[in-house]
Amino acid sequence: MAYRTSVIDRHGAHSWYRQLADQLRDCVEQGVYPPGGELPSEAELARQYGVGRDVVRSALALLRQEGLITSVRGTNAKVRAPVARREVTLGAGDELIGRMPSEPERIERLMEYGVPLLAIKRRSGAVELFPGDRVVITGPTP
Amino acid sequence: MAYRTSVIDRHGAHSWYRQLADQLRDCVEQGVYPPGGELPSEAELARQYGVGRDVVRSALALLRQEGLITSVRGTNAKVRAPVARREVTLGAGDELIGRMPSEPERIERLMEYGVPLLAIKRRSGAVELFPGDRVVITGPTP
DNA sequence: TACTATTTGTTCGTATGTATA
DNA sequence: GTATACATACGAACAAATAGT
Repeated sequence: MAYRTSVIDRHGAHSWYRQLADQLRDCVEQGVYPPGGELPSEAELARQYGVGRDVVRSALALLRQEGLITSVRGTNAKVRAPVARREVTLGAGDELIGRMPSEPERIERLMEYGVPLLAIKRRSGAVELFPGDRVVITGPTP
Repeated sequence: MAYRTSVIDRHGAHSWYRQLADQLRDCVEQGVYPPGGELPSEAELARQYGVGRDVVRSALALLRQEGLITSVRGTNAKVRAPVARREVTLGAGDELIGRMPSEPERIERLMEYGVPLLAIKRRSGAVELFPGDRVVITGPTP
């Protein structure tokens, strides 16, 4: 594979790691790295784009936050494949807000990075929490 | 103020920055750092807990992801104060999912770090996007 | 099984840029 | 103008998990 000379604007208004994240996001969206597929290693990306490992790691961290990729120590980062979703109905008077889980919450629920938590407060007062990528909230069926 | 000798378990199963994040999260939740209030500087936290600045920065990054704090260059990190919310009603047949915004989306909508995006697909097909911390989604009023 | 190479995770040090006080 | 503080970027080293031999 031909070396990418460098698509990073060294004196642009944006930081290198954000530019790199944009590039990689485009690659994912355009199928260069398909769902479930691997990205190159951090060292390889650093070589390809002519940046340090910190820049690569910061870019990958951003994409992890966005829920676009996952990383496991010892393995290349992977593009997250779509997950199975279940339906949850929001009834009359129920309320919902979205927020990021705290680390203890995330770990307890086996949630991946970059997945928001949807908190539904039922009219009864009961609170239910759902990973935002595993459910589709629906209004009552007509 | 008395120096905290060190509450970090140097040989524990968890990384230092995660332990520190847990400590700081507790401080916020228990009002040591109240909403709108400032945290100590990175350097001060590094001194207090006897760790390097990267450990402090990683911990703060985690809390930023959770939407618990905000940082502005040149100022200490602050505990995020509750924001004004508006109500949005989810009608019959409408669908909602939550995800993190990509960086372009986040910037375009002037969203802070750590705030999920709620995407509502109306039965008509129209799609509306809301910052998760600015809206309360409600079911139809009974 | 055991060993090795690869890869990501964590931590520290250092330096520069830039915004705020 | 100076000092403080956060953002970004480089390099280095080691730890820990994985994959392949």
